[in-house]
Formats: sequence, structure tokens, C-alpha cells
Amino acid sequence: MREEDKPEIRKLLLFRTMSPENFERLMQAAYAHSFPAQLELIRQGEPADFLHIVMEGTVELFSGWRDRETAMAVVRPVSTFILAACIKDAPYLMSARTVEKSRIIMIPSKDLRATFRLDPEFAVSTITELANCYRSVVRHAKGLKLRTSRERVAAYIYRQSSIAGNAVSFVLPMEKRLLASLLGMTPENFSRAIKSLQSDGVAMDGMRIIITNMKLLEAVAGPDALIDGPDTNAGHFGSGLTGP
Amino acid sequence: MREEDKPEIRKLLLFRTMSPENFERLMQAAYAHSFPAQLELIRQGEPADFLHIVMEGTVELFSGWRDRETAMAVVRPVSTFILAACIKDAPYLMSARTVEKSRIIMIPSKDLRATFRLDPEFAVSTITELANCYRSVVRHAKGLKLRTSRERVAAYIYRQSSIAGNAVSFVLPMEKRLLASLLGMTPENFSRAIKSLQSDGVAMDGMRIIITNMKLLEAVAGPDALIDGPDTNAGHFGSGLTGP
DNA sequence: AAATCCGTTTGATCTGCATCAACGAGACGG
DNA sequence: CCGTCTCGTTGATGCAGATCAAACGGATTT
Repeated sequence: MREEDKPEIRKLLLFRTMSPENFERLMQAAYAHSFPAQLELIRQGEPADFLHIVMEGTVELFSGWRDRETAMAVVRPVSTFILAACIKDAPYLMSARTVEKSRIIMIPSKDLRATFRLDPEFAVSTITELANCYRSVVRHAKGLKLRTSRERVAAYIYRQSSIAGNAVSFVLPMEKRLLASLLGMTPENFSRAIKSLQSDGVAMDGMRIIITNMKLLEAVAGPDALIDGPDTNAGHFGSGLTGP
Repeated sequence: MREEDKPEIRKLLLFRTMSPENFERLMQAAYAHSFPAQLELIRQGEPADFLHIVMEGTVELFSGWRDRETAMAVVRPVSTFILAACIKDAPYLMSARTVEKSRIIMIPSKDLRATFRLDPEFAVSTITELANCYRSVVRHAKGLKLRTSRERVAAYIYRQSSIAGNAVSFVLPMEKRLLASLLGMTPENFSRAIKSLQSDGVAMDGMRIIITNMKLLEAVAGPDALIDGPDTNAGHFGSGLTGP
């Protein structure tokens, strides 16, 4: 792996407080690799041998059952993913594929497990990291069970706007089909949901969302700190974010 | 709290490996209390001041948004719940109420946080505990997104049967309305789902489920280790189980 | 420039599930 | 013993969202 990656990784909450020696040792054990778009990095059910870190690109975490498939999270740089499976030394519950060309760093799970046993600071970081991940999925599940698909779309748009500093306009950060899957609906239904939100202050031009009436949108979205954040960026719950 | 509770708590994965002194100190700081049925122990959004342990009775974790409400998990003795919020020192994402008369032990979050900073064994236990919780919610979310409500009911029945050693008959462990909410559907729909499963090897007599054709049930349920377990008992993801 | 491909949108239709309403059956209290 | 209450079931209806099919448009290829 590149030497210049290290400071980036070191900035992650998970690796920030551990001892320099242990950090260095973990990095020694790590592999780095670039992957083309749409490549399956992880297949659900396989043993969790590596903690992954996205350095560049975008990764989708998804799950399948029978012939169905759903996106569970989208991970962006710099973040870790599938930490829990590595810790448990258990099979991955989710698959992962690159959305675009991505550079990934892989740390062997056994080194990880060894490290938090001998570095208390790292153990504490792992605890908070996992707690963040946990809370993120709980939010996701709450959204699915408590909101209709229209409301989820509205809440997503409202949330993205707040993240961008209450911007009245922003560009969707991923393909609509992927976003639809993440929000638990079909692309067709997503399309219709947006259209139906025109009367509630949302317009769309290609990949750009324009909020024409924030109050109306807010009324439909019903933003709730206990579902939408701000604890952690929504939709990244497999990841190691929780920024600076 | 009672002296005889300690060994029970000590058996929990979370508290099993920590030093006797630290365990004792945590127990000193703990309160115990009995609550009648249907009492709200925790309201979502409030600061997470205590880790809770159910010693007797049953606790429901649930969440609300606007005028809607959904059950997120059901916790039975002896298990902890809402660990993640305590660790993060953040607001509870879920509410909790007793389902029946219950005895609960409460450990101040700040003692908890102090303890895993000075007891590495406890830190490791906390890590595995949180990883279990995380994976449990991921399973829950997968079930919601990938299965229809009929399939979730079938999978639930199949799962309960396996837990009981492939029993062909068992009694539902909770009110049907609560189970329906947990499975993400209305009581009416749950009722109809079971009825429609008669043609797939499931019969019901009051609270008792009788599996008349395991193969047929299995075919509908499509049990999957990556959704239904056996990692951890499904439906208890807020809890500290994983016991013996 | 024409052809192909893929994501998105739109329309038509179907169905799963919620909702609303009513009823039955146990459980409980007067 | 009889009301009352709550839970569960059943029926009727409506709606949200999935599915199927086709058209559109932008990007890439030939």
C-alpha cells in the first residue's frame, strides 16, 4: 500500500487513538488493491477474513435472498466496512461490490482481533465504532418500518440538503436505481415518488434535486434526529465513518 | 440488588470475563427495581443514563414516529439492552416498556464507560457483544427488505421450531399483536398470513403453532443462516444474549 | 452518423398489505 | 352471573407499491 494512505487511515475514528506501533504493525499486514467497477469484493456467507477500507471510489453493500437483492449501504472514502463480521470471525452477512473503480485496503481480521486485545485504546475505538454502526442500522430499520416509501424519499432529500448546509439544490450522489434499492423500493416507485413530491416542494432535473419549498418538504419528510441522524451519515451504516 | 442476581449476570457474555473487582464495582453502582406490566422504562430521545438488564419478565423495545409505532425487539431474561446508546452517551433510539411484570437492573452508563477503559477483558466482551447486536439488526433489516410478510411469518415459525429442537409444535412466546409488529405487519395481516400458511404445513390452535408439514413450511420460509441465525436469537437484537 | 446499450421514466395492471368496521371469545371485575 | 374489556379473527374496501411492458434520452460504440 502507498505510504500516503496511512495518514488518511489514521484520521479515521477507528485508528486515530491507537499506539503508533500497533498502527504501523496493522498497516504492515495490510494489502491494497484497485478494482474495476461492478466487481464483487465480498460474497455474503463467506468467512470474514479481511476488514476493508475504501480509499477511493464507491462500494455498495448488498444482500440477496432467493432471487431478490437489496442495497444495505453505500460506502465512500475514507471508511471501513464489515467490521462486525471480522470481529466475530463469522460469515459476512452482506456482499460488497464496487460501484465505480475503487481502491481498497484490506486488513486481515486476525491481526485486527489480535490488536484490540493488546491495545486498549484501539479496543475503545472499536467499541465506539461498532456502536455507531449499530445505531445506523437501527435507524435504517426504523425508517423502513415507520415510514412509507414516499416519506423515505422526502426524508432522504431533506437529509441530504441539511448535510450540504441546507442547500436548496444538490446532485444525487449515486444512481437512482441504487438509491431506490437503498431506500427499500423499486426504481419505478422511486421515480413516481419524486414526481409526486413536486406538489411538496421538490423538483428534479436529471440527477439534480431542487428544493422549491423547504417548509413543505419538511412537513412531508418529518425529519427526526432518531431516524435521520445527525449521529452518523445515514445509509453508511456498514462503514467506519463519523467524521472529524 | 439481590446477592443471588450477581451469578446470573456474571454468566452473561458481557460480564463473564471481566475481573472480579471490576464486576463487583459495577454491581455496587447498580440499582434493581421491579416494574408492573406496560410501564414505559425508557423513552426514545432521552439521554442514555443506564444500561438495563432484565432479570425477570419481558421487555419490548419499540420506536415511534409521528403517530406510528413499531416493535423493534423483545428482550427476555437474562439479557442486557440498549448497550450502544450507553456507550455513545447519546439519546436512546428506541423506547422500552415492560410486557409483563419485570425485574430490571440498571447500571449507570458512566460506570460502564469507565470500566471498559480500565478492564481490557471487559472491553473485548463489549466489542463482541456489540458485534452481535449489530449483526442481529442487520438480519432484521434484511428480513424486512427481502421477504414478504407471509415469508417472514413462515421463517419465524420455522426458526422457533428449530430453536425448540425441530419441535413440530410450540407456543408463541408473546402476544400476536406484538409479534406482528416485530415482524413488521398489522395484527390482521399476521392472522391472515398464518391462515394462508395452512396450505403450507402450518396449523394454529390459540397460541399453539403446529407444524403439519415441515418440508412444505421450509419451502415457503426459505430459512437462511444469514437472516435467521443461528448466530444469535432473532428478534432480540437490542439485547445482550448469545448465552449458553 | 447510425446503431446499440443502459438507466430512467411513463403507463397499465395486479397484488400485498393496511385500514375500517364488526364480531366472537376468553379474562376480569363488579 | 353478567357486563365490560381486550385480543384475535373475519370481511369489505382502498391504497401503496410491485410488476410488466414500452418508450425515451443520453452515452458509447461501430
